[in-house]
Amino acid sequence: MTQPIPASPQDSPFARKLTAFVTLSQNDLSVMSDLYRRRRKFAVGIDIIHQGQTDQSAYVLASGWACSYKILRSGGRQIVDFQIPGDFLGLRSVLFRTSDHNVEPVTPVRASEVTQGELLDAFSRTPRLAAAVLWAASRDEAMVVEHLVNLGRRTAIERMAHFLLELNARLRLVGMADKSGFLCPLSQYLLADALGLSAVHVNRVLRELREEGLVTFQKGRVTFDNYDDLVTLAMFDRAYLDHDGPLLA
Amino acid sequence: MTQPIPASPQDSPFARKLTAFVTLSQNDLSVMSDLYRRRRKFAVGIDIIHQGQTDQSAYVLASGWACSYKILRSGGRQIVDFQIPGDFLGLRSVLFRTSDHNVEPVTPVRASEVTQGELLDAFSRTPRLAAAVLWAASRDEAMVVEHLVNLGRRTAIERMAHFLLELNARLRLVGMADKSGFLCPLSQYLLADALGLSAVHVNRVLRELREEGLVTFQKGRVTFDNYDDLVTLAMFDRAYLDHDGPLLA
DNA sequence: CGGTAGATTGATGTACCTCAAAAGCTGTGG
DNA sequence: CCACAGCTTTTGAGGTACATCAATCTACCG
Repeated sequence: MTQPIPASPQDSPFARKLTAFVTLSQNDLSVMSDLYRRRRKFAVGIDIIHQGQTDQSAYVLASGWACSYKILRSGGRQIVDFQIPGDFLGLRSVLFRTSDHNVEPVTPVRASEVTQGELLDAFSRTPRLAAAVLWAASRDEAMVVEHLVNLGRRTAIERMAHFLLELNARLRLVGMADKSGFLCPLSQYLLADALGLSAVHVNRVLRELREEGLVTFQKGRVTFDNYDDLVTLAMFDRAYLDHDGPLLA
Repeated sequence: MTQPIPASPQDSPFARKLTAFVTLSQNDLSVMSDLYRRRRKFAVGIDIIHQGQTDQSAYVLASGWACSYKILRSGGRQIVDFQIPGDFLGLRSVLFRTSDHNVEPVTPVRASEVTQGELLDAFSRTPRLAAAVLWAASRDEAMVVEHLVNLGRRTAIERMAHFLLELNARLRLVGMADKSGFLCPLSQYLLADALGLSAVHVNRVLRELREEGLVTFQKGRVTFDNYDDLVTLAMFDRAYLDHDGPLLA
């Protein structure tokens, strides 16, 4: 089902995602592979990026899952987004001085560190790569907006359905899912913090989706039992994920 | 209380906002004033930008208020953000081909049209201006993230308090508010669509805030009766609005 | 084998919604 | 100047989707 992470940068999740929307030359790809040199590992429980810290590096996620979140003074937390292989971590933190959110691993993570200098250098060498990264950043923002709509105007069941469908669409881009489902390391506590629900209610919602024959999330695997009806329930419209490449390319 | 919109671009809300965080030279300011040439008016009820449309212009809001939103298939809508004088409308729509959201005026709007070409041209002439606009875009994104946290993890009262405080901070940057309050043209229906509540509940929340002696929103004016306690209630931390200017400057 | 983290289920409480209706304001035409 | 329509605000009554608290159960791990 899920593919192993390839050793060659030409077929990394990052490359796979970008080339799905912007054609990249051999030269673009080789510049990109330079960004893959300083590989670091992060264990679960150790923040990769944290709020208020200045002059951070950014990272490209090579393997594992992470999440970005904010802590409330009341103690609760809200997960803003999950990151999967091929995603940037902390792109905003490197363009600007201080980070306004935290990023932590959900599973053990391997990620390539990219400093601000390296990023700008790569951009000047291949404008197409810059355009592709800009496209990726805009897509991230579109996902945050859709997440906001999710929290503001959908019921718990619709939220969960929408979330699982979006995740599936994203994972397919990097070859880690197909129409039947995907492996998913997220606990019900993480789902709760992302969807603005309690963990108890997440459990009940998953049970209902299962009993309705729509989708099954058990033992770390999401299986779509009735994809079309799930799309209808979630009012899932993937236009926001598919927008065309940047004009600048 | 609220200042009249100045005629000179050097003291426009746009300039005022950007110069609060990035020092701009006389040359930067004059390039910027070129962006102010094609002034257009929009009446309430007529979309400025709409979802799915391609090759849009962007605008800089000169006077009036607008809001960006998404419509759900179920009929409801979620307001993502309000725009006040000095804000960009549809910056993402011009960097990329199609818009994934709508923008409509809340009051009659005057806005300056900026095409993609003009924007890129201005950027190449003054990198500092590009940096300043990038800073503004990043601040917008930070506001969307905070809005998401608001919807996911705060109660209705906290949400409303946080929203009014954020709006006050933004309006102060362009001289349209002070610590005592501001003029606010938003109906309770608009507040409801922004905060993920029903209009009825918005009304009750506003009454409670008034009766607690925290803030009064009546007859188009927001008055802070006890600013400090309101900040405490909302857990308002304005760090996400104040982050430092871009490193690129 | 005990300890810990996650999943599951039940009982109860509450924050918010929906429906309904009245009252204030604003503009429009007669 | 009044009558009326249309929006917005306000208030009440009743329903529901969610949270909270608490307990049990499982899986995993040293």
